[in-house]
Amino acid sequence: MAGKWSVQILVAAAQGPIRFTELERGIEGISRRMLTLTLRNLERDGLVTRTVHATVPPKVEYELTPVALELHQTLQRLTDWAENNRVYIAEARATYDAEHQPELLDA
Amino acid sequence: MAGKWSVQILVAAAQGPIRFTELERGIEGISRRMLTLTLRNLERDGLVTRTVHATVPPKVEYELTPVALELHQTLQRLTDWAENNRVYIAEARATYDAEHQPELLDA
DNA sequence: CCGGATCCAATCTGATACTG
DNA sequence: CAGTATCAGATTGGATCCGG
Repeated sequence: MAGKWSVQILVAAAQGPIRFTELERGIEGISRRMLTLTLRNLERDGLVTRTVHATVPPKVEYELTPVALELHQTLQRLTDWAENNRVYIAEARATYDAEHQPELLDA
Repeated sequence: MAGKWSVQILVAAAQGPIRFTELERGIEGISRRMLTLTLRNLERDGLVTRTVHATVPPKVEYELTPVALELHQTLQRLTDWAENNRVYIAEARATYDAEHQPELLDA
């Protein structure tokens, strides 16, 4: 599971330790289930550490490991590329779709 | 569809125009169907061009666009990161699994 | 507050067989 | 050579309910 949410978690946690609920609020559209699952996978791969504070109410913080911080940096370039070429790709898609679906007009 | 095969196609086509069958042979485990589908998506997004040569037998060449070549370069860094940290991740996984599944020994 | 468990729908993929 | 069509199976994701 490379996971469609992993990248966003890496970005959200890049600035330092962050709580479960903060992640949930910070990542648009993620469900609790997917947040938990993705965090577990990242933890399993040694990319995040999970720290449970025995307080009331409970408090769990996630923090990126050094390896994950490196990954975050290289991902940043990908994000930049995506941002720089968003319009180009959107236009390419529109053109392609216009040329390959005109049959629908026959109806 | 970011597509699990897209990256490998980008790598295989990075050196210049390449034919359908060459791609099929060069990418381990890909089916004809997935190769076709992934190429169509890349073409739709303006990342590859498709050139049909009207010869016998047919010859179709795929070539990366400039935008895709940029993408290939940034992906290269990701690949490097993955290679550098493969062992670290494998060990983290083994450790994690050992600590979270010992209940199975009760049987 | 944090997260596990279950159910269910959508999506993705491979195998196979058939064409210009 | 370079695809397309169809079908079945695996993955993935959201909704929901329950527990420490």
